[in-house]
Amino acid sequence: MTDFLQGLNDVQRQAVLATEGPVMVLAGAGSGKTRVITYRIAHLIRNVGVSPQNILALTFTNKAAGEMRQRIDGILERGSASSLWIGTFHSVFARLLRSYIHLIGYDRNFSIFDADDSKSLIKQCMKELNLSPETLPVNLVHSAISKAKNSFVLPPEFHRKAIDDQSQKVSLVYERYVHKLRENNALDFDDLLIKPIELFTEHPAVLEQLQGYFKYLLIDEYQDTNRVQYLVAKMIAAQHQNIFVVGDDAQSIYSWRGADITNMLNFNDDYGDAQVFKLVDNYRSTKTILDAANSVISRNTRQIKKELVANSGMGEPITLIEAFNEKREAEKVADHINSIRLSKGAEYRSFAIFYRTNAQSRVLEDMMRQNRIPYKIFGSVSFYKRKEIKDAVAYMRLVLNERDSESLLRVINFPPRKIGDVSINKLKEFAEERNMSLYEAVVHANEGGFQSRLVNALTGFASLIEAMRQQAEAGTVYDVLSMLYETTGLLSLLKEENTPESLARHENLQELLSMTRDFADHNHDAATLGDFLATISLASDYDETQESDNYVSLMTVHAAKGLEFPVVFVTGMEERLFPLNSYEPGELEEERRLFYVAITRAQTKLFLSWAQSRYMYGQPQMCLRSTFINEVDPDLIVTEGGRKLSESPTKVSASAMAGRPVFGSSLRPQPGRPSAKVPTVKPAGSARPTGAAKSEYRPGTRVQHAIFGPGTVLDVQGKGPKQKVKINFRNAGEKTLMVQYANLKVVG
DNA sequence: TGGAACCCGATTTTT
DNA sequence: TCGGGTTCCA
Ligand SMILES: Nc1ncnc2c1ncn2[C@@H]1O[C@H](COP(=O)(O)OP(=O)(O)OP(=O)(O)O)[C@@H](O)[C@H]1O
Repeated sequence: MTDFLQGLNDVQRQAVLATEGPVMVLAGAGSGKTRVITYRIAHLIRNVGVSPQNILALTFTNKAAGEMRQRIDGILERGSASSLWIGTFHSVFARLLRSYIHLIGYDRNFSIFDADDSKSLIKQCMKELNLSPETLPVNLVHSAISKAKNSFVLPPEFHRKAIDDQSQKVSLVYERYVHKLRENNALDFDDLLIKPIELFTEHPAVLEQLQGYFKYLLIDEYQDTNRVQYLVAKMIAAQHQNIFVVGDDAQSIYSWRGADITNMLNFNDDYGDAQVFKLVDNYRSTKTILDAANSVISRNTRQIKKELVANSGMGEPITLIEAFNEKREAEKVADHINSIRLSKGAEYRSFAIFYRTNAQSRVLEDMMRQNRIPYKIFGSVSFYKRKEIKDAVAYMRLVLNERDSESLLRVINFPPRKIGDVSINKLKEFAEERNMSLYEAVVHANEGGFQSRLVNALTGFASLIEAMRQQAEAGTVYDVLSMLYETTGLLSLLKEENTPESLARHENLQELLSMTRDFADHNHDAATLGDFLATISLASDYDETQESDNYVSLMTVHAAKGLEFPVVFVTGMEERLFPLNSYEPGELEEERRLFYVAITRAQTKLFLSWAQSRYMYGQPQMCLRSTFINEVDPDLIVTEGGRKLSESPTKVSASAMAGRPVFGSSLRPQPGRPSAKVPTVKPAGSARPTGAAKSEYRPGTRVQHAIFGPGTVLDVQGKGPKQKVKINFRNAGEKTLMVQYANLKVVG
């Protein structure tokens, strides 16, 4: 047996060596599950003699896939992992579908619609069905449809099960949406998983072929697979049963996306005589961190009890940071980073800052910049979601897939070609009449009886697309994009505008261009336009890591899953933020699992921080410390002063506060239930007061604010629910607040 | 047609 | 507070 297996403990090694038949590794955080998968693949190749292309490994993110490939390369010779199939469910099946999708009536150059594209298509469907987004929010429809798809509930079944009025409406949209996707020759994210099932069902020969090809199937983070993923995996493994899954039910944090722990719980029933291995040694964190994690997760009722034992000593205590507001919180985080760097010589890359919602990143980001701490935000506004990038990509999508009307509509008047709504509607009518796609209608514009001005604009557009198409056939992706930039003058337009925003866009477009270069360099055999588009459709900001760069990582807790950092800050530990407003006990348990994930990312030092007040929707809100902090053994926590929490004067916990009046604060404005202290707000509308408002505020009025303290009104703007007051606070300076939310108390 | 002025709702979390 | 969407006007 080869020596790399030395890097495993006994149970891990057994799991690696059990190469045949169904195997599940069920174990807590940091117990080396991912290592087992990695080594098992290396073992299959090196010792069992399996050819890399016969192994399919599915991960949760592209980043995890990249890292796994790298590590396997590290164990074996360089390049031996290159023909392995490693990727997310989505990227692997997108690639496979390109070879087979013609069998189920799509063109191989199908477009992949991201969430924004899907929503815009849904909006269109709703418009056609006369459903107003006010009564039925697009986001809700989108998530309902996506949830259905992820549970493999297709429109007919959805329709049958739709009882209440709302789901019946959703059902109508769903049906039309699916239809339109097909018209666009497009798949949305969920289709990338559903279409393989359709394909396998309708063409069993294809399934058989793939079953013979993917002789070994391995799945990481199995606890977060959804029903469709489960079904696809089952189909592929049906013959040989060589399915190997690893996961931790305590880290299931994607149930809102259809992830279903029962996939894990039923593994034994689904695959007869499956072997199950449990790893108990944690190699990542200090005992302190692990004890904290264990005490938190033990509060969940729905869980498989698992042992998890530290392999190192207690280490440093957990530090609780309490701050006046979120700015101060961020400042303190920055201070701690600098002081640890100086005292311990830690690199920036050793630090990670986590938060529950993306909105929290802004303040942290500002503070990092102010303190000249290099940082990188993962997620937030993805590069690929930027308008200019989406526009450029839409052009390329249309070039590849002329039925992609979604993309056509996006760029037909960008840059402006004087083709406005009116013209577009005419074009749509014409297309409908002739039963053509929008692009075909554009090509045949001269037969549409349009004004010659419009015909010219449309033909000009068509010839650009046609020229790009020829370029795509003859040249590289780089050539196609260059042609777009040159013909439309996109870059020079932005340069001329010469605002900071336009220059940033200019830079982004340049960046996209250099990405096409890199892409050609890295994928010699598969560098067509289609390959490029498929890759970037499924890529996200979360994927990039450059080991060489040295920066502090900022990300949501969700994005942190699977990662580890020596020093971790979990910020925003406040009631209603983390845990985020949860109404059902099940949701609270998922929040708790999320907290468990956050804690267990830390190797040597953990900070938990919270702020007494925080701006939300531009208004300061009082915050209470998260109950989650009370779920950690107070002996493990010290305050910034170094005092043990268990010995500190008892903090009033959020639960003890519940029901008790807190001065001047409802945590957030409660719609339709104004707190008694809020100055009564007159309903907007016909009875709007005119003339000098009978406001309780006048310049000079002395007021008290829950957070900013005492102050004097300087100015009153507007009236009614939108009334704002400018106040000079004794300690906090000048602020303009909305009366409705400010919870001001008039004093004196 | 396109820009500017306004209004309103949003914050979960991501492939 | 911010950004998307709508409305209104040149
Ligand atoms: N047998 C071992 N000996 C030494 N270190 C190990 C061993 N197994 C794993 N590790 C180390 O422990 C850390 C956690 O391993 P890994 O990421 O594989 O755990 P995991 O179970 O996938 O964690 P999580 O579920 O939290 O993502 C890694 O730094 C890894 O290198």
